[in-house]
Amino acid sequence: MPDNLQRGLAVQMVETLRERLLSGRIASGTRINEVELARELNISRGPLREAIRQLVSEGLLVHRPNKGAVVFEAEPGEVEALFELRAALETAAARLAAVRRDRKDITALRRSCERSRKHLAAGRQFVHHNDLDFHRALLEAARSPRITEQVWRVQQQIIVVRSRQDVATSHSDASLTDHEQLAEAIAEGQADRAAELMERHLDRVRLQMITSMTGADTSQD
Amino acid sequence: MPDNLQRGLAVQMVETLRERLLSGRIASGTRINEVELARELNISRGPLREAIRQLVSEGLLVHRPNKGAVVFEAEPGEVEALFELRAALETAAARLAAVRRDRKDITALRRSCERSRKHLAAGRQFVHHNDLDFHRALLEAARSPRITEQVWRVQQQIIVVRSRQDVATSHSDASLTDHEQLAEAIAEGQADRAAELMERHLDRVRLQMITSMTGADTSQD
DNA sequence: AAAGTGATAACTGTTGACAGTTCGATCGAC
DNA sequence: GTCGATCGAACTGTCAACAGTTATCACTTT
Repeated sequence: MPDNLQRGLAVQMVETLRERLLSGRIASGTRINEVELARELNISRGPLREAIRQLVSEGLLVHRPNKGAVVFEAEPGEVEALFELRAALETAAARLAAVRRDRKDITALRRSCERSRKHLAAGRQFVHHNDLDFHRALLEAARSPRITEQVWRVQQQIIVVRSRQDVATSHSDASLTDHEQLAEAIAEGQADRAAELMERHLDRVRLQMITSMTGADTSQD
Repeated sequence: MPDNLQRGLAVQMVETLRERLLSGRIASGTRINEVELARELNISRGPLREAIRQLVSEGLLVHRPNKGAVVFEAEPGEVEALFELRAALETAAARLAAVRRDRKDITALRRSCERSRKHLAAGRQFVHHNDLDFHRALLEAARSPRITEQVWRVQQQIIVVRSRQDVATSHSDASLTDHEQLAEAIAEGQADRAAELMERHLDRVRLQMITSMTGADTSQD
């Protein structure tokens, strides 16, 4: 049964594991068993170990010598540090976006906000997916692949940690307002204002996440 | 010859290869031969492949499917993008440093500048090592391990690319002046000014590197 | 009964061999 | 002489077995 898509197995496994990590199917703090996982994926341990090594380097897993890899987990202090990094990257991205955006970027940003607004009006929650969409559009407008790549890495780590919590409480309407203001600031080319809005936005999201972690900790087994 | 230090071989090899990459002993653009390198290092290909996978993830190597890994190399446009990322990180670090620094950080920053000034006065070049020292002290003052880690990664990539060029032309006295101004701004707690100085400093270094790349390209053939 | 100790099992770390692919070289045809 | 095809060598991708280490559990001893 050669379902091999010309790509190497290790690369394939990176994507497979990444999906499982981000979807929460493999929860934060879980220990990775190489033989078991290799069996389940119908591959040998070689490529799997390479995939694990890459995900460790990306920060989604952490490596304990002679004890294997465990899924990244963070205490509130770590999350603070993570958001500090994310703020450094995304405020710069907001500045760049305000300078480099073209008409298509602006419409994309506004469209993202509209979609979220409709979701909200329809009584549905403002979900994580909406948030990611907006930030993706913003990074697209910033035209800085390197910054985009790093932001995506940090977001991945945050998603993995967040997967422990109740997704329903992870976002509020205020985030959407932040997005809308950001979109307008970028549309008008106000770089400094965009950066400031982004910083405040991330501050809000950070606080929300921290309180969610300390308040309703679902991490007991 | 039991050179085994309890650490895993893959981790050891990551450090060994990193040192060779940063020192320029393995030049930018070089293709990595797994069997040959494994032989030279007296290990098997397994751990070596894991080490390579990690260095690829760190950006020091790039992976070509079925063709192995080659040492990261960048054209001027790529370097621009790299400095964009570095600026995003280090301007934020400068801001944080201006806020969080204590007395020890300030003296460390000033000491670094003094050492460089003396090197310069002694007729010696302002070398890369001096530059790294200052930025390390600044990142230490910023107290943000995550940002520090990412800055270090970008710097590594830049160092690898820069290793092609003549090291003598890689820095000027202007950089030292920038450092001194930065140190004072941080000492006085002027976050915005520190960020602006850092941005201009990196702009200068970037330009210097770009011209050095386009002008005196040592990559014959 | 509790604590220490040793054996056993499970898992990570490592190795050497095998399969598939790509690049180069050599030989042949035009 | 040059272009093209086919053969071969070299290298990456993959796998299964081996070695070393850690953790667990039963057993002994006080």
